[in-house]
Amino acid sequence: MQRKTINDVAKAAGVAIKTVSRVLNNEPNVRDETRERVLAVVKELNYHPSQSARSLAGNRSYLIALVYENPSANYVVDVQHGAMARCREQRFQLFVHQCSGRGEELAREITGLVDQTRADGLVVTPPLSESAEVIEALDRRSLPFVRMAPNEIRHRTPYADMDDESAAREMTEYLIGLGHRSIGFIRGHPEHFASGQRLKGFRQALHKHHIPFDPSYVMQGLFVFESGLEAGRQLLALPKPPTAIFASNDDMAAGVLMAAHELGIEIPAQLSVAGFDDTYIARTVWPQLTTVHQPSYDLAYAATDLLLQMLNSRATPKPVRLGYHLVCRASTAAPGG
Amino acid sequence: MQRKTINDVAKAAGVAIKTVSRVLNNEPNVRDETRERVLAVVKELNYHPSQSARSLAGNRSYLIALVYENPSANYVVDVQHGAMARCREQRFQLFVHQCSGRGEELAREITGLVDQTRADGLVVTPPLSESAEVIEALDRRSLPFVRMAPNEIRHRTPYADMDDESAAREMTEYLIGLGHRSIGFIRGHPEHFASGQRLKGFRQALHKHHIPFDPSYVMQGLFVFESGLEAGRQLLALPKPPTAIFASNDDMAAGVLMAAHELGIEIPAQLSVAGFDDTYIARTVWPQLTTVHQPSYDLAYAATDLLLQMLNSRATPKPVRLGYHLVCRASTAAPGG
DNA sequence: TGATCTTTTGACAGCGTTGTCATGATCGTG
DNA sequence: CACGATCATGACAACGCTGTCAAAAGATCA
Repeated sequence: MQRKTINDVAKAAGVAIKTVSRVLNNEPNVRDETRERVLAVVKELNYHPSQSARSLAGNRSYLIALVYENPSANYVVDVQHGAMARCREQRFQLFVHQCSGRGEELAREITGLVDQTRADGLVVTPPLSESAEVIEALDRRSLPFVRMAPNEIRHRTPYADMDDESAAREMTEYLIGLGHRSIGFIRGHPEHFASGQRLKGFRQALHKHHIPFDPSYVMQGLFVFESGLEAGRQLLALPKPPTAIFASNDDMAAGVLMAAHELGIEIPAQLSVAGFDDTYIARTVWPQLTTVHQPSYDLAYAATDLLLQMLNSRATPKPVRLGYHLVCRASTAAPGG
Repeated sequence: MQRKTINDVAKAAGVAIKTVSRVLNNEPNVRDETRERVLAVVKELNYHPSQSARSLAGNRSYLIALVYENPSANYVVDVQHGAMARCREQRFQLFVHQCSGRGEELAREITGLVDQTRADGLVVTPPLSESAEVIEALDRRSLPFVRMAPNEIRHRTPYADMDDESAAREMTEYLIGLGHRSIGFIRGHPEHFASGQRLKGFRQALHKHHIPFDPSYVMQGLFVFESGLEAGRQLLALPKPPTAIFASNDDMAAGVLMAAHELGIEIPAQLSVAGFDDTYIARTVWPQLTTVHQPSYDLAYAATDLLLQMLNSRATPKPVRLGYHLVCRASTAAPGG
């Protein structure tokens, strides 16, 4: 059984191949009756257009690349699925690529990827979305791209993000509301813009409630488990350790949990721990983490949607900001419980 | 700057486009001198062949689809990266797809995917690799595919796997070696062939050491965290609970850990817990899990390699079996410690 | 040296779409 | 009712490669 082509469909429907092409691409100027007839034949023959021929003739690949570097598998998979879902709806394909380089090398890695795949556009996740080199390289090629998450680089391209600052503020206020006054904070990777935002929100909440900001309660982490473990150990080794620790993401919060367990510190009775992201890990550690739910899937879906809009209309759509919410689980309680 | 085509290269090198094509595809019958000249021009012009044109003319897509259903993000990402690595080496592209259907519907989902993407072949992961419907559908289309992990379906296609049975036996013997005599076991998803293999290994070890097999110590799980939590609760609620629990994967073992924590049972002093897979979760729970290291990345790499061999030579390569090893961490100890 | 075989190279026709442009059908208007 | 404007459709040439087959260049042998 030979694979069906547009010719088979055209013949069966009694129209020219161009008309079939019009119907398939939702182009105007096709009579409803004709459109339906063609669609019926397409279905009957189980016809699927050849991606290669489409790309070759149309001079576009119908391919979008999702680039990431993020080590958190749970986050990555959520993002992948969100982007894929949107692509599938538009008959685009998603190509995922984990980057490894840095700086100039990273920029070359990404342009090389685009050269090879001929991707029509990119969805760029943090921290790649914050690399000046990457943005510049993409710009030079005038490659359409969207960024996920906020960014300090001003750029005309749209992005999809959430309000990390206010989310961190809310979480901190929640801890304060429980009665905590000495709260430790673990910063995220310094190259992630979100790290600064989250710290900012944390400080705002302290300020609002007239709690002095103590720099010795702030540790530098790298968004990975081990860094949270290390930071947790240090915070808990302080002469007067905090009664609560807010880590900038769940992986690091899990590290803090482990540090506490090592020391026989009971959670949440003796120490409250909060995370950020609400990934899978938040539910698999003990006790389950209080955290901020970040809508990774939806952010990726929205970002991909923005990119597709750009590709289809050459216009620049408005950025999208999505909501978050606190998820209160078992790792937080009033101090000295 | 217009994109370079094969014509530009041919002109610059003073040869016919067909010769350039030969060089790029490593075809024989090109003089070394000519080959090098072409290669030099390719590099100089930074020429990358158009995937679409290649596919269209050559009637193959240079695209491999990786299909999975597995909910464990950590496993999935490892597998993705392994498959990608091999693809990249061969200038193939990897397209990842998470399946959602079941039975006949699943088979239709996959064939539809192939219809749309024109993938040259598939890497099929469990439990999809064990679905008779899927295998049959793929066969009917005579689509090249490889399976990851063992399988009870006899089929001429190759696969890459590890010896789950003997790994489970080793882990059980390790627990027995620590002094455990009443060991609970949590089965994996009934549709995964590996579940049966792991149970088999467990029973073999008991038998070898003359420990009677007690069915009430075996719980049915589904390879997900929640099922491990539930099974753990049940095992620990037994009148005479086991002193060790061997869960068929890490996610379920993490669930057991949580069940124990809920009950205030100390690990490993009062209960030993072992997992299987050695995914990220094994290192983020407390205490860190003793588990079997499954080489997911390498298995995916090997499976993809097998597929590429099939695609390039139309021959059927031999299956590949990779090694595993026990990773002893903090969740296991002698009983009644 | 010429005949024959092998290696190297090239000309050209597709592959299955979309873009361009021409043509015929239909519509609205004075 | 005639006439231009708009809509619907089709013919045909790309798009950038690979496959096929023929021609040219070398190699081998009597």
